[in-house]
Amino acid sequence: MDADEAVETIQREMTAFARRARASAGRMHPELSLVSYTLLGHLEERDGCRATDLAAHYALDKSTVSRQVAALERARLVERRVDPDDHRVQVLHLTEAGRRILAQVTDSRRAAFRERLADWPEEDLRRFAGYLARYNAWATPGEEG
Amino acid sequence: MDADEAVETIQREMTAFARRARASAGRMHPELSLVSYTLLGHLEERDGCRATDLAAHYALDKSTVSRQVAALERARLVERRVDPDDHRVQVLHLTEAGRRILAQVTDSRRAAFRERLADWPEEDLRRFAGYLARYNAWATPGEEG
DNA sequence: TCACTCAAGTTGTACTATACAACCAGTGGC
DNA sequence: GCCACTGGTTGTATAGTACAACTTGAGTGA
Repeated sequence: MDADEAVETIQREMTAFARRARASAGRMHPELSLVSYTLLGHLEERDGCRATDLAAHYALDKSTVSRQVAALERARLVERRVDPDDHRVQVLHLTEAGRRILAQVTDSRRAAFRERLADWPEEDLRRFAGYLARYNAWATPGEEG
Repeated sequence: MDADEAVETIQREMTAFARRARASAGRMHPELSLVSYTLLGHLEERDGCRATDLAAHYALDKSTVSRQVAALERARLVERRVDPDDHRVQVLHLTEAGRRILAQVTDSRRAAFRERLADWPEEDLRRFAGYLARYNAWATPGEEG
């Protein structure tokens, strides 16, 4: 396999993966779509943020985020706190239930990945992880690939 | 980075990639969605096949494929030929226009990937390609990750 | 101060991708 | 010839998304 073939393969396999990931994530965790999971994860990581920040970070329309957040709030997984300094702003926070579900889905996803990667030598795992991180890091904030 | 951390990273990065891929593919090629692109590519590779084969191969419902194919036919990118040996079957083939569009999108995607991977050493490209193929190959037909 | 502009978010509308179920139409065994 | 099976279409419903119009609050300049 030369470099061009390798690029072809990377393109094809990344595409194949992307095509399937969303649906399979939904099947694995009916209670939390891939998007919801991502948003909840962001909230956990940042310990709360604004809807606008989510929209910017994930290149989603603010209306999309608004509806996602509304659904998450209905499900009692996030709560909104109006920013006292700027009444336009709602700072989003995970609820206890949100934190719990997030942890649970994360565990289950981790287990699935672990199973899938069970027979990989550690050296390969490390390299694969490094390649993926490097690949994804290419996108400059706000635009994606 | 130990093996567990590597699995974590793989999970996180694959998830991040999946979340973004569809939208960005759509932005790059408004004329051909990721699914349409994939189906057209399969048709080219196999030199024609049945809708049922596409559904099985990509873990899509037959109704989904049926509608996708209908759209591609309306756009004159594929044509159906009734199998003379089994009149239930329609063998799908790329049209000239389909072949042209597919080549064009493939080129443009390849260019994007190439740019993104431009400064990678060939050895890394080969390994990354191999890892991805191996990762995706894990899924047994019908179920995914 | 008041009007204007900008930012955050919501809502109306539309579209795509998808699944599931019900169906129709050939095929093939018996 | 009947029946089960297979390939495919259509009806219906849902999720996720974008864009445009709107509401409300904040800041700014004359």
